[in-house]
Amino acid sequence: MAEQHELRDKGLRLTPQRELVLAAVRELGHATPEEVAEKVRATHPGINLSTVYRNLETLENVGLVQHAHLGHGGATYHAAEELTHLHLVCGTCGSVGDAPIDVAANFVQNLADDYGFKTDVSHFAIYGLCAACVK
Amino acid sequence: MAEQHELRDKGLRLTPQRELVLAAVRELGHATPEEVAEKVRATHPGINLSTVYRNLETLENVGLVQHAHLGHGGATYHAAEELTHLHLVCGTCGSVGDAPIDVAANFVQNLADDYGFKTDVSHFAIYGLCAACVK
DNA sequence: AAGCAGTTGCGAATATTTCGCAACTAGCGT
DNA sequence: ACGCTAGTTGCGAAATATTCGCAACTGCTT
Ligand SMILES: [Mn+2]
Ligand SMILES: [Mn+2]
Ligand SMILES: [Zn+2]
Ligand SMILES: [Zn+2]
Repeated sequence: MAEQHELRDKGLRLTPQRELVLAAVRELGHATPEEVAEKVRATHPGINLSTVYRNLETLENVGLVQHAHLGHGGATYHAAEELTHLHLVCGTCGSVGDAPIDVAANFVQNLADDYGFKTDVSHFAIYGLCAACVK
Repeated sequence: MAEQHELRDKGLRLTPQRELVLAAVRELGHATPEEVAEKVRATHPGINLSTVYRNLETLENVGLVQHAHLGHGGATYHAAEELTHLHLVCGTCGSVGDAPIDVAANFVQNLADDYGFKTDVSHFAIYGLCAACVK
């Protein structure tokens, strides 16, 4: 008597909207609330944008999704189980590249040692110039 | 015949508003457009917020100021000549700590070597848990 | 002194996220 | 199965943050 549904297990009511928002986040990789809404509308045309915002927040509170900041604008959401990676955003062409968190291991260690700071390197993007734009 | 004024040297007109916006950014360390406006209003009460936005953009274009993203909200501006540092923002208590860019030297090198990515580590904040909140 | 392009103030337009509230409904108890 | 209640939704409005259009103004060049 437990694994009825992952949402119920987190103490949440199982509504079609909530289920679809979670599914959309998982399918999209990372997406803005607007993009999630658009995806959900494929199967549930009537969903309201505020419902998407509220569910993203709720899902984040129970640890099923997380948000990150990839650009100058709003946040994007991704499934929590997705293995995290760095986002390298180029200030010139706007491209967003990925890199495994390992490349930051040393950096993270430095911050822990010197400042007692426990870093989540993937919450904010890493900004700079991509290889193409450096030239 | 050159050093009339640093703004003129950049090809910009010297207006009281522009001069005051630049001065405010320099005095404030890092500040949001709203904070810059408030500071400027001490000497020039009538300045409009859009004038502040426009001047920050203009000043950034000529390299006198830069912006960074320290939190979930909007950007903050700082003088370009200010030696850059990392911003360690705590997701729990919201504190913003500073750290010299050196701690990221190795990380920056890794990204350059592995991805040809030229990193500006201080454009986005580094997110995590501060020493106090780790406990 | 005169002219013009750059700049400002102001109000409106966008864009994004949050809120209040009445209608609705998932899940519990009976 | 049926109903109750608290959680959830849709909707419109409000709150934020940033950008824009435009007419009036002004710094700078000639
Ligand atoms: Mn930026
Ligand atoms: Mn965040
Ligand atoms: Zn690029
Ligand atoms: Zn903290």
